[in-house]
Amino acid sequence: MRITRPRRVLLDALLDTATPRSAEELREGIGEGEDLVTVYRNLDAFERAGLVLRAHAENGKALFHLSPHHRHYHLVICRVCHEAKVIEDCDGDRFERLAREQGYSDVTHTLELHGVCARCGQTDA
Amino acid sequence: MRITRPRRVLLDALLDTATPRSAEELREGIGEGEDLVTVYRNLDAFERAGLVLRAHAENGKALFHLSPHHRHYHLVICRVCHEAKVIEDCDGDRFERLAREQGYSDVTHTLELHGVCARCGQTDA
DNA sequence: ATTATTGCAAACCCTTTGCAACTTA
DNA sequence: TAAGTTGCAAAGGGTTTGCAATAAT
Repeated sequence: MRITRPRRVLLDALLDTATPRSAEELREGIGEGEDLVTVYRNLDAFERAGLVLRAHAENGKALFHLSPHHRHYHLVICRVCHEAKVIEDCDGDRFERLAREQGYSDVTHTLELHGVCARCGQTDA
Repeated sequence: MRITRPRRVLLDALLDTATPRSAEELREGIGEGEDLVTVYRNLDAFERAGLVLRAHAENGKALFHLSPHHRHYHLVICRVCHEAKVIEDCDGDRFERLAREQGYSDVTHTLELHGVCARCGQTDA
């Protein structure tokens, strides 16, 4: 995988934010000059390389963030603004075991918590 | 909420399948004559009424299924065919509590397990 | 009769693809 | 120089919206 400027700045954007971001948000973080298509393609490449994980907000948009050490992660996603935060602390692979017992292979899990974040709770609810 | 034929057959389709389905799949289960737009609108209506829950496959498509008694549920979604199954058995609301501690309100959780189902594992991997 | 709901067409948005120009190694 | 990458334009696929016709209350 070649190291190019678009990839460097995308990686910077991913490192800059602690929370999962949409492709659009990442491009904005980079500077408006960047091509969204390239962002998508490089996010794909990063995902294939195991560098980046992808999740989905309730509105269907994809959210990207750097892969943690493990293969699973947990998100809290706000119903209103669709901002996502990573939650640490997982009780293990009980569910993955369950899925394997049902015949699934190569199992990972994503726990997504949905709620209204503090900021949106004030203005909206 | 009025009881109409499109709603009755949609509800039948939802009752017919134990596993979450896309809008398209639900329409197929109903019979080709049905309008996909109406299916979407009624799934929205059902969701607002608390009758239906929506999840997302890794490909971004929305999956719909009748709401279980509780407000949370767990899915195993196949990476290859994107079929989803509901997994019973939840260890409680530990994560929801965590999210609340971080300032989120109205919190629910969705645990999505991703893997390759038995059927796809044979042909694909 | 009134109001929600339908169905069709067209718009929308996010994401992907094609291809020639361009960099990186 | 050869291969991967970019950027633009355009297509794609799922979902939503507008509006007149229709069916439920």
